[in-house]
Amino acid sequence: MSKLSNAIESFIKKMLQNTENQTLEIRRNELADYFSCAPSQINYVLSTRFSIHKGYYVESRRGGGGYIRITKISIDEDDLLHTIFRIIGNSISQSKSEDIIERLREEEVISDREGEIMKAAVNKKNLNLPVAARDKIRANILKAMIACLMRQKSE
Amino acid sequence: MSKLSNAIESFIKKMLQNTENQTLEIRRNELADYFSCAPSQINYVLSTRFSIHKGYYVESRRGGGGYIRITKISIDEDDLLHTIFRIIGNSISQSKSEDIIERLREEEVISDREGEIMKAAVNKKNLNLPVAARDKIRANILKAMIACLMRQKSE
DNA sequence: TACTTTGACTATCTTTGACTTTCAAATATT
DNA sequence: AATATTTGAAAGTCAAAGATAGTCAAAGTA
Repeated sequence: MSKLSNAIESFIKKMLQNTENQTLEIRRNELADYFSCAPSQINYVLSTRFSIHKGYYVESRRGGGGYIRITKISIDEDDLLHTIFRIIGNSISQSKSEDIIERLREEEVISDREGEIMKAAVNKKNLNLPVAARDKIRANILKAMIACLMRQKSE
Repeated sequence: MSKLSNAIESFIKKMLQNTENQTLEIRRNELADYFSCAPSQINYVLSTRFSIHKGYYVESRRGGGGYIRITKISIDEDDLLHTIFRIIGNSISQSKSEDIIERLREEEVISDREGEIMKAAVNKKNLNLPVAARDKIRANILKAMIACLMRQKSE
């Protein structure tokens, strides 16, 4: 029975529901202790159940006072951002990126200035790499920025 | 329980806010006594929380009557952007990038949302590369975004 | 086969303490 | 009186130990 991961998943989701701002902080080792499992089990659950695609944003910090912070992003399936996120996939050219950013601007999801910042970030001049690698990294950056917009929206 | 560094950080920042000219002098040993910690803890806090990236300038003097003087740097936006540009150089870590972005936000050069977008762009999760290459590309991205802010301003 | 669990190893952040350097005031020397 | 030396009071440095979290691959399970 692979109940462990499921149990941890529900536990975290329940905790999340009891928060005001959709944000929860945990101590990895505490949680692992609570479930009597390896600490890395927590990472497994986070990466399989709380990924950005599933609508969660995870930050963390190591060392004394370290933590893992989980934020729920409200995603609605026919949301423009969500669609765009899918369209990007795992590789994208500069010009397509710019088209997407332009579109976001037209739809007034982002301001002019935000658009300029985002375009600057995906410019190929920054990414001094073979084209294939460059397009992958660009996709990551663009998706990260858009995920961030989704997060902002739900706050 | 790594509240110590955070506590010392807030304490100093609160003290700074109560000064007229953004400058504060402390006695290292006194402060260490106050927090019941090793004096070198103060140095740790200074170097991690009051770095040049975060917009602070720290001077000190040893010997009898020694002191540590902490100054919050305040310069006009144009200089700030140029200075930051220089500080970035051609390679920078994620955490230093975040410090810089945080500072831009504090100085109200960028909005909260713009800050989040910029942080998303420099996150290491996007840059699946060896550290050295990653830090170079991050520097490019960050500088490109900042250059974009300068352009915006002059328009 | 695909998903889950574990554990060894790594990376990062914090705290502490032993040792070093610098400075100003007091004291000694010329 | 002027200069040199000593002393004690700061602050600085650095490496080790402690506290977390991350990664990855091997082993287990459905």
